[in-house]
Amino acid sequence: MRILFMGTPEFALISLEKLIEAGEEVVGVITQPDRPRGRGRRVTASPVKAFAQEKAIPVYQPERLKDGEVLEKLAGFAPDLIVVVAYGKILPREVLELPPLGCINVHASLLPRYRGAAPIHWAIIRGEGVTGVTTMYIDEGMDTGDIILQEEVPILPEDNAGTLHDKLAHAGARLLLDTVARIKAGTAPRIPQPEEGVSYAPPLERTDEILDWNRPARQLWFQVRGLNPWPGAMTYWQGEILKVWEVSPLKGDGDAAPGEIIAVDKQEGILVGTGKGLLRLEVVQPAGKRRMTASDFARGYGVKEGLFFGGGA
RNA sequence: CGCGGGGUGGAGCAGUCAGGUAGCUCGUCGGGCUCAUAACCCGGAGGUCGCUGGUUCAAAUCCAGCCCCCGCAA
Repeated sequence: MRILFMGTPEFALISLEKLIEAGEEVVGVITQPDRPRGRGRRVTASPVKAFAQEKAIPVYQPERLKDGEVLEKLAGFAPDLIVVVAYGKILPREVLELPPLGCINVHASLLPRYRGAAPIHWAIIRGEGVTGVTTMYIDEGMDTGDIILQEEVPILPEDNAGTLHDKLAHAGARLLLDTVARIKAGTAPRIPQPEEGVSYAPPLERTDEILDWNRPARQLWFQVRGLNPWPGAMTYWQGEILKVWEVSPLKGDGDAAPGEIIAVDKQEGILVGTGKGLLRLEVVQPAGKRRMTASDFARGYGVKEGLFFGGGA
């Protein structure tokens, strides 16, 4: 069965690797064009592209899909099935209709929950105890296609966006193999998504990263974990950005003002008041500096009881 | 050439603008206080001030080049 793979970041790479390992016939890889990225703006190839080139699989990086020439090129791969994993573009109808067996997608949530670009981050930020991966037939909506298979993955208290990303990437790859096998065998389920329980996971914005000290400590904890290791939660300290990497929520006496520093412990970290309970900062990072323990930060930056975090730049 | 911050005893920082005894908060070692202590008091050890070269009587500090780390942005 000729498979055309479309994907871009690390999450997609895991699935591609598994397909190759399983001996599936991946006839081509479509990925986002190389773009200047990172510090220094060097033009960088996506993880998927790098791997495909290593395996001598033809790579194609169209700027837009809805283009006659591009469609011809895609048709030239003569795919029986298109597999899309975190590709980063919406597939137009013309592409969806191309492969006889359809286009399938691996999505990092239990659809119909967390449709959209950042399901891993949002599942943690919202404090979910369980999430998962879904394979589905792609339709023209955003993550609205018929479900093929799903697998749950618990979100543990020690999980963050990084660890969960890795778990879901591997779970997704396994589910994809299973899905491909069933499609090949003609036994793949096709279950329309329920209309109830729909929620969305929009792309993260700058404002999603800022800690609002009026919120309960527990939710700030969710937020910090959901944004670690990327893009990172932040607050402000004396007008400068302070990234917040690791925190713990604590039950607290109620008379602490949101953002107020209640105590600085040279072992444990910095205790900060919130809308409900206390948040203990454990690992932080001032702009331009390496990550450090909150205690080290307090030592060098004059953090004292009674002063405040937040307030903006 | 995308914008910007930084490399100072083991850790986090100040000192650099106006060159001239390297400081602070901790840690560490020894001693003391205490029923006891991660608390407190006293004392000590520990630094090629990222690297190279230049200017100068004198460079952490001024100049040039290089290496490394990081924030924004992607």
